[in-house]
Amino acid sequence: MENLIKVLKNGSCKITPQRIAVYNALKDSPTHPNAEAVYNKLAPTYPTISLATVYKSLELFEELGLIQVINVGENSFRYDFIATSHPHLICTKCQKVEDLFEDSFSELASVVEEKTNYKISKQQLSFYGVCPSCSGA
Amino acid sequence: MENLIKVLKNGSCKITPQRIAVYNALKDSPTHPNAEAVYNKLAPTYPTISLATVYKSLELFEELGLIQVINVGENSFRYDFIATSHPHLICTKCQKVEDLFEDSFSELASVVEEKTNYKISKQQLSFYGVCPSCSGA
DNA sequence: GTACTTGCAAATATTTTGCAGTTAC
DNA sequence: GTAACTGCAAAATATTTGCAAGTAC
Repeated sequence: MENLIKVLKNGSCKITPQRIAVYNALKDSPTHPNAEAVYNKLAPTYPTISLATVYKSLELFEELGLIQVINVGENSFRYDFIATSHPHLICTKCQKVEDLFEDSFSELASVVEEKTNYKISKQQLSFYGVCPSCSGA
Repeated sequence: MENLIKVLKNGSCKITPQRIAVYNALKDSPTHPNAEAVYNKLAPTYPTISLATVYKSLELFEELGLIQVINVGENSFRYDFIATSHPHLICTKCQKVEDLFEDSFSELASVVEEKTNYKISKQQLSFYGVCPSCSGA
């Protein structure tokens, strides 16, 4: 059974075509779209879907732990399909947002906990710079 | 000579009471206020100052490298007086945003550069959790 | 005096909300 | 059948912009 279906059932949430569509749109988008981009991607296939529904679905998915909301300093939020917390790379020229997989960063939270007595539940690491293709051009 | 004055002169920008006020408001706020909070703080003393001016001043200060814009996932930006990039701690209960000074994090950028071929110019690290006073209560 | 800056108001952008109608179960 | 969900429109919130009046130099 698909992960989304399982998690929705678990949370006593209805399985609707809209939610499946939003979920798949995110899954197929390596670009970490914002809500409007998701909406635009779906609009041709689902002419009656509304932006509000996209927002509501994304909010639900975050509560269920299916996706991660990231904010890289634009004035809109981006949504990331991968639920595990990982750093992001933002190109300051072409604005693309990439994932960064670097194991050594996962231990940062415990360093912070030790130092501050906070109970850390989530972290967001963003690195801003110029990507190889932009710096090459 | 005060730092603000020096930097403004350097950038051929006028030294105005409003800019000085915004700068000092930030300097005196360990809470990393957002634009509206800065405005509210100034309003009693400067009844005619406008929110637009606060925004314009903050934008200018960022361009001049005097302050840092941070975004911890709210839908407003916060502004940080300290220009050097450092991690932030956000309490998910009381919403306060603290600075974290931890030297070992400064080398992260070079790790990322090596791994990705990005030329990193800025980083934002945010750790979310429950602060000691909230978890104690 | 002039170029920069301010402050107002309007515009823009993003996200949230209320509610009537619809749908999954 | 009922509670949950959708879609529309309006509201709320945050930020930007245009421009006339004001101010630093």
